[in-house]
Amino acid sequence: MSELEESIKSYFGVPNEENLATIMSVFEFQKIKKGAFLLKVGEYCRSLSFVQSGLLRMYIPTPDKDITQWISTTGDFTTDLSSFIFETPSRLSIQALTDTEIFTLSKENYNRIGNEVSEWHELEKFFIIRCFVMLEERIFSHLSMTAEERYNVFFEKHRELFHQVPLQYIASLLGMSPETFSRIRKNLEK
Amino acid sequence: MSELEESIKSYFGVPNEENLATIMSVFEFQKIKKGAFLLKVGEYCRSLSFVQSGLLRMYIPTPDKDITQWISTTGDFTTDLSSFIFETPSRLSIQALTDTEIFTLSKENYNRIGNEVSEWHELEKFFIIRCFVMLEERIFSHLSMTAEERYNVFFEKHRELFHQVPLQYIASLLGMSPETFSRIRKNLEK
DNA sequence: ATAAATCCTTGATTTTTATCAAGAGCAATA
DNA sequence: TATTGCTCTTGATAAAAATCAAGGATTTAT
Repeated sequence: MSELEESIKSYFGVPNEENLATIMSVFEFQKIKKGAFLLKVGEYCRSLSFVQSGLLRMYIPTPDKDITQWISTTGDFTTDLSSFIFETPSRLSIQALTDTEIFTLSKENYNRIGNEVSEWHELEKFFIIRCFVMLEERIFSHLSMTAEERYNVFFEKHRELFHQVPLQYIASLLGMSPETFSRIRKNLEK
Repeated sequence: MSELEESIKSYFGVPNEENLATIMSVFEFQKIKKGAFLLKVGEYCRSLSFVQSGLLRMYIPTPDKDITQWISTTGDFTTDLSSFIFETPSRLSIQALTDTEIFTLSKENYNRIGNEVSEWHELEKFFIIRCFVMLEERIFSHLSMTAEERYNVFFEKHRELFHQVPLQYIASLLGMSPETFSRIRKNLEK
């Protein structure tokens, strides 16, 4: 079974075989070169992508610096949800940190799934609720933890990332400067 | 038309009259005294509530202090979504800051709506996506703004709250100490 | 009405984190 | 191979925010 199929089942629950086949059939395979953009700020995000392999960084450019919102890795879905669903200009860019393989679902095909697969909205709802809960936890980490504590929590969950992406991006998504990040690492290695 | 009915329409879109009637009929009116709990940490959250009037504070108790996650006011829905949906112990408490009137939807009735109202899951999905996007913005505020900037953004959106709830709770939900909050206010009044 | 709580403010101090600046290590490139 | 970018580290300093402590104001309870 493909990685994508596995992930659909594990994220969305197991629809019946026929529906799963329908869902699978509308994803399109695509390769993105390192440094290329899947989405740029201001564009309309017309697709939702599943990462088959590689790494994608979502970030929001601001006047003084880029804010890394998240880094998507193998097995993740990525999109600007707001732009994709409500068809508004995207507030973020998505760029490949390495050569990346994705399965892409266009807005048209996404809508088709909604019409053709009766459980879809419900499955999707559960999926989004899980994402929502993760964001709640992330906010909690900013309300109650120091930079070092956020570092530790993130490190426990995402060790792999630490030797795959520039650490400055992880610092940014944790809400601290690269220098602070570096010093925390130095401290912990003792 | 009732406040609840208005809000259902504006948050969830307009289902047909019959469905709207079905939805409305399963909410139960309830009064909560100031200081009383709608939900306590560790309990299973069995309901989703609409605030008809009054104020509810959601917070997470930690060893050294309570972290206010959000304050719900007239027209808001409130619940521990994770606990309600996945039937896990709640990680937060919900307490009334004033005498409060709510319309409550039990998990059973919530499920009934899902079965009886065909568009329900889709409407709900849109609703949750909007909540998700709000959390994304809140995270962004912690990644890129100072305490004072977060204060200003929040103040613009939620002026009413500033003369209705203890300011320390607002400080907490913005991720700063009450003293910092107080000093920011002093600074701004000049 | 008085006492007790709660809440906000303010000052002094400490801690945390950001900023600035420089340099080292490494990889890509010409 | 030399050069150019990156990336990370480190130190020095500055700024932001937390903590500690006290006092005043207001609300709530007795």
